[in-house]
Amino acid sequence: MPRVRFAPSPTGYLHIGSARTFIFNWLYARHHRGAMILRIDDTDVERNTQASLDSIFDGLKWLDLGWDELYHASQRVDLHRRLAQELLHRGFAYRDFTPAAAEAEGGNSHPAPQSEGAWLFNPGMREMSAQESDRRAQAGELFVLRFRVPRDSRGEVEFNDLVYGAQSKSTADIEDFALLRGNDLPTYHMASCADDMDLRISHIVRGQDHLTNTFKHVLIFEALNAPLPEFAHLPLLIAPDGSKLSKRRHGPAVSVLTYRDAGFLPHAYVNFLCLLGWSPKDDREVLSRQELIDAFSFEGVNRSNATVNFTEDDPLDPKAVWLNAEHIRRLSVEELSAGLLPFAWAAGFRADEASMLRVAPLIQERIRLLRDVTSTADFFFVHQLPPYDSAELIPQKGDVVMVAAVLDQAREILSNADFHHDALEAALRAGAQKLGIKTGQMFQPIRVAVCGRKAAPPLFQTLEVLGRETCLQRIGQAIEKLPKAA
RNA sequence: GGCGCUAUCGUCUAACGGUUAGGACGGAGCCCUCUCAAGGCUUAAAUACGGGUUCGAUUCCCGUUAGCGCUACCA
Repeated sequence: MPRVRFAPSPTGYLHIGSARTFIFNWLYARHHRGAMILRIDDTDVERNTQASLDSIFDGLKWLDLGWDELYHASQRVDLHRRLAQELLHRGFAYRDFTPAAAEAEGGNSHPAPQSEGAWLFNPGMREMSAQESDRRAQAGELFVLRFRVPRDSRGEVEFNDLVYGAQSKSTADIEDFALLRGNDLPTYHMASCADDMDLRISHIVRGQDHLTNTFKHVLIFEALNAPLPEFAHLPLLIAPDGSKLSKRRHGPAVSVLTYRDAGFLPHAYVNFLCLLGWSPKDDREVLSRQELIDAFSFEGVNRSNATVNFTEDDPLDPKAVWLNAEHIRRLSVEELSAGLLPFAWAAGFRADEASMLRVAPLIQERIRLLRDVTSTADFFFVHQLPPYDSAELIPQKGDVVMVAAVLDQAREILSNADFHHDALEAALRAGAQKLGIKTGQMFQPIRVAVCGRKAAPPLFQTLEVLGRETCLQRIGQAIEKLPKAA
């Protein structure tokens, strides 16, 4: 039974790429009836923030996928140190007493290219005798523990990636990376490998940015005689300009919570993320959670980066919005209504379950985001219609006189009609005929009078839901608004 | 700079040597229609470039170019 993990570091909000990594892990676990492990990789004490941790949990909870086990790397430091010591004692690591490099001046994050292979390691440290190393450590001198990459005894480090295939890299191109820092805390490489071993992770599924790190991890696993897990690296998600997604440059488009707050259905969002870098290969696009679980495999994962298609004006990918609309249409009225209510309340609408249950079917195929309820169904919930231009009341090839006649006629009909769809339709169509005008000319003034705009759900259902009293009141107001015919 | 990964319509992708290079989003147009949607139909739009291998390359190999990643006592 596979055991997979998602291991975010709480140094930023949960972003869209992380969410997708979580989802692919989860899908793999559920497909194979394995375990999904959430591990907070909070080994960088300096940069962890509570806000970030909250954002990660908020986002994951919203995705509504769940996990089976939860760990915090920061609470497992003893394990990390123990395995680091084991590497030291068995000669796979050595102490490097070189003082921490001062931060590069001018904020240049990439150090100037070094000559020869000097960047690989510091010979004086790597070759230091155990006696001297122990003595200096005893004396309290600070050091970082580095992995001693076996450049003499082996040429290539190899592993198979479930997505990218056979991978290999020369040990001559791998530097002696750090395991323990000067403050005795583990680095990511040490902590991550130690935890993956200890938690018996069978498949490491993560972003492609870790592909080259994996060679280092293979070295650690082998040195510790731990069975090597399977690896599957995922193509990265990038911005439309081809750059890496970043909060600073791309703003809300990269945050999962943006989609939640816009009124995405969690499973629609999950569906969308799955389609970024993965395909069921049979042209299906709208997939339920179970269909995703059934269809998922690493065979379907792509190798090239995928662009999240947002713009400065609109942080939401159009295809994501379309998918959300598709999923909204597949909801039962009860489900849709329950999803809509919080957005209606947030907008200040006096909506309750009963009223929303009647409105939901009218807007179900007219909204793409749950928040659209505020712009498409407002007139069902407000007492007073917001002001509208009375010119809107005038239909094609019509004039104020016609509108006045229509509204008078409508008022009379609605005063007496049975307030149900079929009866309303029959009565209003008859009214149009009586006035000798087209149905469109009859319906538009009424629609605008009761809805406050031309674009609205079908008229007869709308009238029915609104009820006689409200309809008559609004038609009365429209008549008041009407400019007096010259 | 070194090393690694990648390259099909604007975007997401299918085609694991032989297709008129398929689907979807978005765009355009038409139909349906009480408006708006939804739905139906039509349409524009792609194999980065150059060499090989092969009877035949989107597909395999090499090179070029471009993009991304790693190159931290970040993860």
